Amino acid sequence: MKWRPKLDELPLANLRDRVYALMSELPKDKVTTYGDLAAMSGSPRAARIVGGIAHTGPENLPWHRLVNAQGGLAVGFWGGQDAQRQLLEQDGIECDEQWRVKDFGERRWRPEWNESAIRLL
DNA sequence: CGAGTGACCGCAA
DNA sequence: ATTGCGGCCACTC
Repeated sequence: MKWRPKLDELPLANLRDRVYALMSELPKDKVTTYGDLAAMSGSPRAARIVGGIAHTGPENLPWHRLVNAQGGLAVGFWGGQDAQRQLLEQDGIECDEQWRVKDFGERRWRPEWNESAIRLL
């Protein structure tokens, strides 16, 4: 079994609403990954969906603090990585020359680090 | 209602 | 270590 089945015991609401709620709870000095958001939302393999949802979602959410599993900035949107890097710097988050968030391990936001996020689930 | 899409992740070579 | 490719899941058209 390569891909584990989804946890259908979880009270799954609209993944979209969960992602938005989680993003609104995301501290501005932290970043998170698509995969983590998907896992927090109860669908560990829905990382791509999170991206699509964020793309079509409201613009007041901090999309720039979403990065891939390697801590790297996504490519090909908002006018490019430069724009995202500047947005991150506005929040006090720096990136290296490989377009990866510095101290990604420290800045990475996890559900068990934030009780309000767990309450959302 | 059905098919296509996506800002990705993980494993295999 | 790097590259390539298959696959998941909800949303949009």
